Amino acid sequence: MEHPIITIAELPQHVGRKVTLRGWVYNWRKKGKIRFVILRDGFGYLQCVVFRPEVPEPVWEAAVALTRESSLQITGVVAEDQRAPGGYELKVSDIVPIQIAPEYPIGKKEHGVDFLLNHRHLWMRSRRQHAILHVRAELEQAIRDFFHGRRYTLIDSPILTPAACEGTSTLFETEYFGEKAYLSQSGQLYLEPAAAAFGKVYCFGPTFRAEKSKTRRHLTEFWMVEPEVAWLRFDGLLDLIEEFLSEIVSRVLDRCSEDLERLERDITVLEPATRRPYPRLDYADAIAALADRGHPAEFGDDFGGDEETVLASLHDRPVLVTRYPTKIKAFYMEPDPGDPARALAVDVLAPEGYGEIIGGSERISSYELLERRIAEHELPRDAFEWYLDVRRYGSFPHSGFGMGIERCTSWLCGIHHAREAIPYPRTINRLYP
RNA sequence: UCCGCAGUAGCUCAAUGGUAGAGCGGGUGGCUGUUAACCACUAGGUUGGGGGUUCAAGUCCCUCCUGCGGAGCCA
Repeated sequence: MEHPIITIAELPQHVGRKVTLRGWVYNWRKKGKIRFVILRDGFGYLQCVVFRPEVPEPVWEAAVALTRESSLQITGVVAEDQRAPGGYELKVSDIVPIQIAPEYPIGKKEHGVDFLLNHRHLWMRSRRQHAILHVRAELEQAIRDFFHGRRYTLIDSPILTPAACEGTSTLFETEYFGEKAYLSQSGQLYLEPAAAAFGKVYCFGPTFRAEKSKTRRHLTEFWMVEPEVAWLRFDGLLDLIEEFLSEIVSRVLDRCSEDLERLERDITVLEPATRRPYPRLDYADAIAALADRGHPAEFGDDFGGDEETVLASLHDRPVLVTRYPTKIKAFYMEPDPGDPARALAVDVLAPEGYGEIIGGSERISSYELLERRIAEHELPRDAFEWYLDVRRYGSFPHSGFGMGIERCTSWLCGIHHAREAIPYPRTINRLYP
């Protein structure tokens, strides 16, 4: 056959020509001697028109036999037509069914969350889920390009670890040749030594938290990107976060307009985030701002979801909340030289109630202080000797942050729940599919 | 772990303590331009499990299971 096999994305270049496409039946409609088959091939959707008087009877019968999500190869002439969704349609001349699907579980009307998550492997075929996961993929590529373009070295951190990285969260425990091992809850500690080896590094991988969280922002397995930079001080970290966020948001807005449109995402609320600077809010000022708005909080309190939403709503773009009290932050965070009760820590709160998408800090560079903090937090010293080595052999100021991919994707897509922002969500009571 | 909500047809949901229904999906038929097409007909149920109250329980009570939402924790 001389006609080419193409994807739906390539349609505009083949108007008036005969082509073959391969894909799945997204939906079909019939009206007498006309059948409309909506083809889905992963790149788009295409209305294919089968007109009984113009095709051989076996082709008509093949069209009649098609069910939703049956796989097929279909051939016809590409035509522009205002009546077709998307503006193009295929005047079908041949159909080769590959497999006729039985009754498809996911209907055209609404479904419940539990049902959809039980069918996540099929749900991702739907337009909305396809758009979300496509945005996620673009976001991840933007992140990799951001760091690679700035000569960061990718350091893959281990998943299996001997002990708690931060000692606070619950860890998934597993058996490792007779010893206990834990699934990593952060790659950061492993990146600090790498920063001494490569200067600028980042890791990007899955992270595990065994907390029994049941909120729209939590997953037990999620993806996190964590850069770590030698010689970077706190102010420089805040600049890096701004540069990073504004660039990746711009990239997604630039390349995912169709997806965001399908998700009915209001682009104008994301656009301010493409512009610097971002507002910076000192923790003490955040406390005061909350009190003014009927959310009394005392110095030393951490912020809950409601408080985060109030603080984020003060601005039109992500807000950097800085210099939290030392005692509510991780053991490795550098104290503020001007106020040792505060840590050089930053949380980035996304607008519209999407909450904390980034957490970062300058790290302690003093061997003695880090040693003391490990003791204060009652962490097993033996398990942290290698970490102390970073301060023992050529200690240096350094900073870094971590960003949760699902929370960022949720914010960009304007979706309700982080579980839609990951292909196969893992939550407290979901390990299937 | 705590608090709240829910579980009825394949799916989404109705049903004063009194004969379990609708829409979608499936099947059959009709229609030459449909846009989650429409129209007609049709099949489809141990009302999450167990126990109790009652002449009578999808409905009220107890208990267990499962799921959802929130809190804490965090990205």
